[in-house]
Amino acid sequence: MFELDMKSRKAISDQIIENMKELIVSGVLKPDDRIPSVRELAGQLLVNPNTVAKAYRILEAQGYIFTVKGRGTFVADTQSMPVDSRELKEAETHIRDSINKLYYLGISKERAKEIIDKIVEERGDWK
Amino acid sequence: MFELDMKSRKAISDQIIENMKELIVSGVLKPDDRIPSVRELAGQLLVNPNTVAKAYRILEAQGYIFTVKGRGTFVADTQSMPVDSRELKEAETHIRDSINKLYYLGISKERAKEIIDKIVEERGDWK
DNA sequence: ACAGTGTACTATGTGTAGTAGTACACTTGT
DNA sequence: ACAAGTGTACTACTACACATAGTACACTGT
Repeated sequence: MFELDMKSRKAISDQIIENMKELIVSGVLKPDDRIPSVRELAGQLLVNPNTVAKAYRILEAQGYIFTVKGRGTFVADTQSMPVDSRELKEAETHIRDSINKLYYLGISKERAKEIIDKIVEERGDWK
Repeated sequence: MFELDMKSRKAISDQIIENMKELIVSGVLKPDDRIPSVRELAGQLLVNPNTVAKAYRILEAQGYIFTVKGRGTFVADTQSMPVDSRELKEAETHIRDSINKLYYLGISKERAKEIIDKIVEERGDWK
């Protein structure tokens, strides 16, 4: 399904969340598709089932998946999902911090815009 | 000099580092200006001297300040400082993560560009 | 000599992430 | 009815980073 970077400083649960969001939003996983069970994905990734369960819990709270007791976990319909203003605000704060880092490095505004635009365009499938 | 947000999830040492970079890069603190001693700043911010010392240690490693034993810590000349490619790469990764978050929220590329541009332009003094 | 400086070290407490193990209610297929 | 698989909810333990507390040392300027 995907792989983890155990050398990363990022939390394993966060990596699972990001990879799942990628698959869901990009359309690899369609609405109502079933995703691996907590125990199954934990087995694939060689991590503890509790860690996967934590990731699923957060993904469900954010509306990306939904669970049916005893049956499994499924992909939600992200198309009809309104943009969560709280998450958007958090994302904007992250971007502001990132841009500040470029500023602190002494990079010019024009150069910074080039760098950012390059990264945006890396997503050929976007929009 | 500046204030800390004790309710923030950001580490105190990281907040000190960011605030110092802001003052140095924006030109409030000029090269060879002396910055408060470890004990003095710790007293102002009501944190432990070790925490300030850690922040200063990192700032020196990144080239923003330099220390003279027994005399104090001073602002380095960031103008003549070459852009550290390792730090630049880290910043780019950070930006990529942030932009992905916008993508996961289902925001269009055009909308994302507007949001980013607005944040960049918040820095009226840049370049 | 003295006060102030950065630096280094140990010890302690706290919070978070992750692992390990167990238990329970539910659904499906037999 | 039964077994297997599902999500969920606990507790306990380890590991790590952060911050605090206290002490000590070498250096500088007066």
